[in-house]
Amino acid sequence: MIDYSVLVKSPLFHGIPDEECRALFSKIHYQVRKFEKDAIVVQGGEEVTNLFVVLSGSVRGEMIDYSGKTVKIEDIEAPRPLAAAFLFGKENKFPVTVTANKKAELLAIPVVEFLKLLQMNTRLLRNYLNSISTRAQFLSQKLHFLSFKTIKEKVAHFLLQQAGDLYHSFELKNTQQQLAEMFGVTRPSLARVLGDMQNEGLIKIEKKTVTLLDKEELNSLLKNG
Amino acid sequence: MIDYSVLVKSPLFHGIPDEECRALFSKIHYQVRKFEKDAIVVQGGEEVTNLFVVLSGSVRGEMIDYSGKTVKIEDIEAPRPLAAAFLFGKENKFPVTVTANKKAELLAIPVVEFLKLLQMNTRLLRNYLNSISTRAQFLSQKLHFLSFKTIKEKVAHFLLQQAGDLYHSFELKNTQQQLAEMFGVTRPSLARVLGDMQNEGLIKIEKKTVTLLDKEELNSLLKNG
DNA sequence: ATCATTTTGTAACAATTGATACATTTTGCC
DNA sequence: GGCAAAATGTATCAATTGTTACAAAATGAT
Repeated sequence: MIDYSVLVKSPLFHGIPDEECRALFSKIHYQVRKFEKDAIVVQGGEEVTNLFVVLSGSVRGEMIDYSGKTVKIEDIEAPRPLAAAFLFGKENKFPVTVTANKKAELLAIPVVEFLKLLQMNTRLLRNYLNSISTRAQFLSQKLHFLSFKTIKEKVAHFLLQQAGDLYHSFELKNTQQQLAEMFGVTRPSLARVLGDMQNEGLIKIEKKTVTLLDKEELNSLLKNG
Repeated sequence: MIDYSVLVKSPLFHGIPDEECRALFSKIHYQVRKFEKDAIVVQGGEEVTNLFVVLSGSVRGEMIDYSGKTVKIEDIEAPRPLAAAFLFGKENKFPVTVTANKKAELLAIPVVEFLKLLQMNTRLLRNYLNSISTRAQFLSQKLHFLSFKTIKEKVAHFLLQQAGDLYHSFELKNTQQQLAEMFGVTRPSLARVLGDMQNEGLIKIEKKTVTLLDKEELNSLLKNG
């Protein structure tokens, strides 16, 4: 039995009334699978044939490295979906092995049935499309950012983005330490680059206020990479 | 008028018979917009309210930088869709300004109408989901790869992936120059790292055959990053 | 205001990678 | 086999970044 009041809190079924959910699920095949603590939910590398949603308890994804040892873990609590981004596409295999942290219930909807759901309910379709699109956009932005090789390029891009087209100064909302982590560099290295850019007359930093003195030049740092 | 024989060659409508396409489009609102050479199809930053498919001619996407100059361009020929990945999600704005290279015809389907299409035709839904999922997976893999900072880590990851879980040796299908470009490093730097790894007894390279001598150690290079 | 804590600026040195150059090996073709 | 072109191994030096350390400045709580 599905507790629909839990389900609608998941990003997928958000905004769909309990009753509507009930009606939807009455029209498709699905399973509610129960797992004991430490039971394996899915093996990494297995083909993704079902959409899983954690209904109760929690599960963890474990990366298995090439030599067979488990490494990183990520916890997934109810009512989050599992590997929703890997339901479709070319490589629709689970990237990780998923294990139950404690007693857990998972909703398993076969891909074909999920497709039916998507075609029956516009809100669900929108939710799903939004979630994987947002993910793709996030990845795309991150990738674009990582394409800048030097710290100077990363900083220039960040500053221009923060300022936007209209403004020339703005308030920093993060410490250098946090920025350095975002950029994947060390804090002294970031400070050095910021210092250099000040000496070169590109920017001015007073407390938390950054002023871009030469947007033109900052831009050319990006293009000539 | 839409030439359906062109349309079904696009990844989105692939596998849907002409007749079925015709029937689908008879049920929704859409426009076929004509553009003269150098006419602006969409402004960068504009909200994406339509799915565009190039029916004839070709268009180009132009990045506009922070100071207002155009930079990179990418050509899109018929029958490719335009910014299909930005139809949904949080930031559904065109990342680029799109201009017609020559006389061009574009099919414009409002988002709401496209949703109807997706709900009417399972094949189309599958096509669309597959295309954005594949894209997301591609980005995800690329991102994971870029998360390795040193050349050594990148090489270790590449070698372990190529060999797979079972094998310990394989044939290189690329030249060092090509690999170096994949990794975003210079060729001598890559050669140096490969040489070091041989000296350390991690791998052995004979002509195009690579043998992994110490998978365990190669793995630990990745985890201790 | 004062003091402890956090944040920032900066320096010296090590490690990594890029740039360039050249010798050597391999490959493909005759 | 012989030869030209491509690919590879290697060396040197410059540029960038990481590492570590420490002092100065800013922040926040009392």
